[in-house]
Amino acid sequence: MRVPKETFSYEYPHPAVTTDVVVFTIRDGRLSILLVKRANPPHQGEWALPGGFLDIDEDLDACAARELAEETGISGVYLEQLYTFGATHRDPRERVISVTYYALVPQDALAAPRAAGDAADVGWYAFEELPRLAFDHAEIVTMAHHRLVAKLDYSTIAFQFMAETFTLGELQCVYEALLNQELDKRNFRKRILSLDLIEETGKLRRTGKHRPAREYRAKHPKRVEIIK
Amino acid sequence: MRVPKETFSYEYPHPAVTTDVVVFTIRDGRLSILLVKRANPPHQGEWALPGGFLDIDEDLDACAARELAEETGISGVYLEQLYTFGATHRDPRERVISVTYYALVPQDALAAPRAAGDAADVGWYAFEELPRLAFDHAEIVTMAHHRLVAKLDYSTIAFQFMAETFTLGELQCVYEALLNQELDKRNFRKRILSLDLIEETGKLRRTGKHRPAREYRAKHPKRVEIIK
DNA sequence: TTGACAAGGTGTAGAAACTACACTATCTTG
DNA sequence: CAAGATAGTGTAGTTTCTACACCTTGTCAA
Repeated sequence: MRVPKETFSYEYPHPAVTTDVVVFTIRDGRLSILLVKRANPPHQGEWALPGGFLDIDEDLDACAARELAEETGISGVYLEQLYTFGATHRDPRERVISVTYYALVPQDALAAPRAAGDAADVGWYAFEELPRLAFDHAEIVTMAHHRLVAKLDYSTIAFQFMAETFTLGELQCVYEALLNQELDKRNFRKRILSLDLIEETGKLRRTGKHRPAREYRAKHPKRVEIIK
Repeated sequence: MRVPKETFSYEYPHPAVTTDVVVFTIRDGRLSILLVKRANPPHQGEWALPGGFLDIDEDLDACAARELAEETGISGVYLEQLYTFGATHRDPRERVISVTYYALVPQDALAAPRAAGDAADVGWYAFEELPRLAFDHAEIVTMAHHRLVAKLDYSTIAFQFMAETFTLGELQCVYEALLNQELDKRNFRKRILSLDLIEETGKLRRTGKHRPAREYRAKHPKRVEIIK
């Protein structure tokens, strides 16, 4: 089916605007990123960040959320604008400005993402083992990682990786995966509890052949607060 | 002189992209912002941030620097991307995505900015006494201020407000203007000197009817480092 | 049933960083 | 040469950070 192409004309040249999203999660104790395999040119068949063109009557945040849902099935997660990339030849088709975001998915959420839309395939990759990425997406991932690690220090962003309830051991594993270093258990627990951000559910979480752990929940699970 | 209008056509609608810049300085001990009076509609005659449309073959950073120079005559200053604003009706003309920046001008630089280009007038306004601003520029200013204050804490950004040489008293005034609170002189000097970021020039700075102050310079004046 | 294993849970002492605080020094001006 | 103004300096108390080891409570297999 071929219809005559409608066109949109402007007195001055306009760039295209896209959003791209760096989706982080913790899988098996390792920081991981969601990539999609591009179904169409350019860079067809290469791995890239989920993302796509802004609709003309759509807010930027909504575009990022929509593209993420369309290409991977993920929705309802923490999403924050990262940086805007606009080097003149970052896309071979036309001038493209990419407003980038990062998203945080709870640890081991049953995130079996499904490929759809512009994505031929979807997969989680450990941050340390990323494949070659299309466009300037490697640069975007690097910046997102810097931002995430920086925010660990002065905000409650780590809780966005946690399920509704969690144990202090799980929380410590998330910090360790993000910082890529081991932490002292006693000091970690002292610090977290002193922030007064989590409360016991009263239940115990039993996993594996060892003592069960106390279960906690965040007092304000959706809110990311600045601390200190 | 009127020539037939050339037009640029696309298969899908494209937004316009602009950059806008929040220019900070310290004037008379007060944090101040540079505003331009709009020469043309929309919001003609209202105060707004310097900025304008992205050229199609121009990097985002270059656009911000160019618009700043064209409208105010300021160049060679620290410039950092802030955030991208793209609410659907933030500009009445068409869909406009604004990639915003903030700039820091050295304290009392002979910045008698000159209006030109799209600006009918230019003026410094104390941050506490801003006039009503066009578009969503008040929101942009608020975010820039938050970012600036946050960065004071964990970076060497304050030195961007200093002239090539300065005294510890002047530096303390800058911190006090930004934080909007007085600081203890002895603790301030101890902290700054322990960072090992400045060195004495060996000269004395004599101003007013009192003991002259030692003159310092930043070891890396152009670099903004993350500390702690 | 009991012993091996695995993670959960807890306190303290020393070091480092932060805070509050007051007086003398050196220049200019009248 | 006295008055006024900012420059320049140290210490003690408090708080925060860091390093560090052992007992608890469950599962599982012999």
